[in-house]
Amino acid sequence: MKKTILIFGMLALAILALLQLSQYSSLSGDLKLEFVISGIAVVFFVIGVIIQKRFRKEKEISTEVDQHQINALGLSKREYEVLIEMASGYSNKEIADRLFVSESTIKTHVSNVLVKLDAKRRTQAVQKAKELQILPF
Amino acid sequence: MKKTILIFGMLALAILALLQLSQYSSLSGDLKLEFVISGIAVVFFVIGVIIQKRFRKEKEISTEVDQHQINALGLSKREYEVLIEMASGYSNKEIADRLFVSESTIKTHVSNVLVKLDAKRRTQAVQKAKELQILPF
DNA sequence: AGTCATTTAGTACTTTAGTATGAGCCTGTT
DNA sequence: AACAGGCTCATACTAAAGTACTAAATGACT
Repeated sequence: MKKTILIFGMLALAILALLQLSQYSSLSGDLKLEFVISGIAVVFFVIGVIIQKRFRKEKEISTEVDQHQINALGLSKREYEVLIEMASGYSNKEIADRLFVSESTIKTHVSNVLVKLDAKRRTQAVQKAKELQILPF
Repeated sequence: MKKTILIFGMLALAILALLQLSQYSSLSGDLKLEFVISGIAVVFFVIGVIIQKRFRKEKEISTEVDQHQINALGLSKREYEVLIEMASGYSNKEIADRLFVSESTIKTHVSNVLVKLDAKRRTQAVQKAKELQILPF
């Protein structure tokens, strides 16, 4: 969240600069006043857009994979890999071929995943995994 | 998208009003200038936020369920209901109980769904359904 | 060196899932 | 009335999926 602090700092500077500018313009002719106001409007419009984007990104980050949660569940690297393949809709045999191991091995991994995710079926495991945000989209 | 047009119309009015206000303030004393500028800054900041939110919502709409696609696949109401239950991780028996029909019926629906989604397993059907955006999250 | 977790693999078994087919019942359409 | 589409249910079968063990090889950690 260091970026957020930096951006708010920049905003503070921008606001101060604008206030200075407004005082300078009041000293000079009134002809430039509309330009100054327009500039301020544009700048603050852009600031509004940027801040809203920032909020949006922070929300989207929470939709990404949560490595912390994977560890909390006690899922091993291999078990997690199998979980991803499960979520993609592959059968045990297909996963076995894709990961270059036997189907027996995949069955063992799947069983372990089901226990650790407290699921009775692979479909339920996938659903729970997505709720726990340990799987993308 | 009528709302978008309305909002842009409101914005145009707001901008005009501000320009009038700036001209009025230039006639009156310079003491109020900072307040006017601050007001303009706030207003345009809010406008920026609102417009960004609007863009954001339009993008999120595309993440919602696509009824059009469901019809294109030829999925019936009941088949779609079964697909949703599948995606939730329920077994055929559980779906049967939840929808108050027999397991045989669910098997028939599931088979039809698999054919229409061109999937070999229910997990693959769920995955494809999500890619086609006919299922939420 | 010994312990622990992980990964691999197997056998034997039970349970779901999925296919194929036929059939009865409604409902809206022609 | 006849027909098509959708929903229901059943039987009989094959194919996956999942359970419950056992067990060996590996690597990390103490």
